[in-house]
Amino acid sequence: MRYADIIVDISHEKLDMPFQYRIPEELTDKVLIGSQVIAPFGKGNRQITGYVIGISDTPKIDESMIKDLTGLKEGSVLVESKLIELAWFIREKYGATMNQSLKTVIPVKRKIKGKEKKYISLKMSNEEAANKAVAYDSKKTTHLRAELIRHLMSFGTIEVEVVVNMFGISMGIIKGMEKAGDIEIHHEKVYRNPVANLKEDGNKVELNSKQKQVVSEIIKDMKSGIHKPHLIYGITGSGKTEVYMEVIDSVLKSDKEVIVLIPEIALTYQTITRFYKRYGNIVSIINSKMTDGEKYDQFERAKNGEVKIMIGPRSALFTPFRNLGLIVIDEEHDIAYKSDKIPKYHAREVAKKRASQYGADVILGSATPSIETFYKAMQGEYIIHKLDIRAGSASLAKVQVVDLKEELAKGNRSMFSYKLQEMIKDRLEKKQQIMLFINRRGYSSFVSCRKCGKAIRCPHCDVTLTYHKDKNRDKLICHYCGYSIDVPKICPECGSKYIGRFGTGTEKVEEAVQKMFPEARILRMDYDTTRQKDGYKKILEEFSEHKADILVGTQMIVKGHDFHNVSLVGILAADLSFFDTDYLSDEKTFQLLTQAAGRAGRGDIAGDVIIQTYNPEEVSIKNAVNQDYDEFYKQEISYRSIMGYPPVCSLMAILITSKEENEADAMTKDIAGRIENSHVEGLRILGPSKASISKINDVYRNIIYLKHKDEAVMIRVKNAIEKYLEMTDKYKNSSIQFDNDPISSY
DNA sequence: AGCACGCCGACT
DNA sequence: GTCGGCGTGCTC
Repeated sequence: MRYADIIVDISHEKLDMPFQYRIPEELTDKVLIGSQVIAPFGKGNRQITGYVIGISDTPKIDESMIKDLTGLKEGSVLVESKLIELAWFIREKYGATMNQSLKTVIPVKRKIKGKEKKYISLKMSNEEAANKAVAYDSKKTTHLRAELIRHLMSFGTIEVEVVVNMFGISMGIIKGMEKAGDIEIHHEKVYRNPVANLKEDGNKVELNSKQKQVVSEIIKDMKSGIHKPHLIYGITGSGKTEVYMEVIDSVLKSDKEVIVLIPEIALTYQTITRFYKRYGNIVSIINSKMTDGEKYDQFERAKNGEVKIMIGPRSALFTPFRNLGLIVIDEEHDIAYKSDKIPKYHAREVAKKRASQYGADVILGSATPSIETFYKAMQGEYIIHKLDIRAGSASLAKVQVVDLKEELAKGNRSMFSYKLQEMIKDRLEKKQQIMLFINRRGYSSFVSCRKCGKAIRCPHCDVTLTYHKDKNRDKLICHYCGYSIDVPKICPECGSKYIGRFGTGTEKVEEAVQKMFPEARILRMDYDTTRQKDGYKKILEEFSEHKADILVGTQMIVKGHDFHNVSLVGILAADLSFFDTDYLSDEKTFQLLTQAAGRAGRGDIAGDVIIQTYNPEEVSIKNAVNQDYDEFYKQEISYRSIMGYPPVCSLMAILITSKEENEADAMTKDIAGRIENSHVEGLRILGPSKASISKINDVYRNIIYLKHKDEAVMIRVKNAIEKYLEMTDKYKNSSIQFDNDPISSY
């Protein structure tokens, strides 16, 4: 006998688990993972729909409790089942429960139905209502009904949630009164078109010969049914977007839909404007700032065929199109494509899977492709297209490097080299704009004691607290758990009063610039100034309207935004460990410097970039200065081959967390031992060890890394661990998560 | 979410 | 005793 595990299509946390049903004989080969089925549920055996997420031969509960499936659900099966299959793929590859995976893939499942707002209003005149309230009050058991009527009389319409949670009137009463005809419940359902205020002008740009060539190569492959992913390796300003659009035209002509992924909100508005101007209403966007309702609206429009091009971040991948023809991933090297929540999937890999479900194509675009992508292109797994002619008027910025060691020898102890000072002065005089860029990690400021040398740390996390000025109060905040205290006057360790602030934050840079150039108008963009809802957008807008001369910021100012009046970009210290010391740190540094350099000279003015560093010979820095991607790739890939890092080797992180330190340690040891004893050929185990941040929010963190040439082998190891943990109940207070191809160290 | 079950006051 | 409102707990 075969059984199906189904997730019921009812939005309630309590029901967010698989239920097992018997598959009737006649349906055995029709019910598959991903099928939508109808099943009798609950005491009344009401027929509900469910998604099959697993099939097995053994009953998990008492056989007599298990009911038979009623049948398969007809209609809209296609779209949904593909998404469920995709959830399975993600679960398998990246390690997560099917539920976690389903939730990422079908936001609809929980979010909209749960979040869709319901309102109650009276279904009678106020006069009648008043009478009814009195009538209900006169009976001793119906005072709650009277209460609700009075609430409705004073407020008109009230959200159901408010009624239940604030007034303490249970759902049963509401349902009862609805049946009695006292009230009515209505659902909000208004589609919002997020781009409605843009105008379409249908304008097309004439492509240069190189662009035309790439377009025709891609279209030729698509038509001939070769569905290998394409990589457009195009220098900054070579017009990748026009190439995408030309290919998109051809896909739309064959009546298929398109998903365009972009890495960050910063890019959204500019990109969407270009797309909207060309395609009008069939374009839609989603972004991470949208509410679930808004996202759901857009997915619905896509399902109805109203939208043909969906632009957005990772989650746009799950747009429920019927006939997907193309997925474009712009700036494919961006690490934002890797999810930071479980399941920790990578959009590029999921996009390939999603495309294969439809026989659709994938186009990756970047000026500086990820090492992984370029490696795959070199291996022939992707088809590479070079775009090496600049389109339009943009000119390449001139990049210069300043060795801070020499600067120090010259007696300059400020954070700006003489060269940079000189150029800032020059640009201010010319009324051109400047961006100064520092990294958060190397510069975040902390408070420590001069006597005992101890830095003030978070009591809940294994990190130092970061200094912030909040409404003229000096505060220390933990960036991991939000813990915050006023800066103490004496050292909590030794009682010394010689306690002070060290390191330099964006604020410090801002102060220093202001001191040096008192007349300059300065904007600062960092964790603090972008915390409020629209802070980010506001700052960028102000800067682009030239309401400030200098923008000081962290990583976040580098992404995407083009300011036409910016002619100088200064990177204050390129090597202050931009990132954790993981195998990707060189790649990330190179990407960051290259992108930062790309911010200069986007308009008609030729731009300059100054990179200040202590290590001008560092591979990532040297090649970024020379803007030599190919050389960087060559050196980086040989390093990774020798060290056995991705993409040459597959890497998986296993993070074990627990409030109980002992249990975490025991579990880690147990798991590592089991992997060791399984003697998998070619598998290497690094660790176990404490994570580099060994505690966050009072939860202890241990880490094991696995390496193997073959990803499939590693997934098998992962599955074996998952199976073991399912059977044992030793580690009730701990949890495990897998991260396949992690992008940062733990 | 939606259904049944059981508790409890009120009415016959 | 029984009717009906109301809260609670369970659903393969």
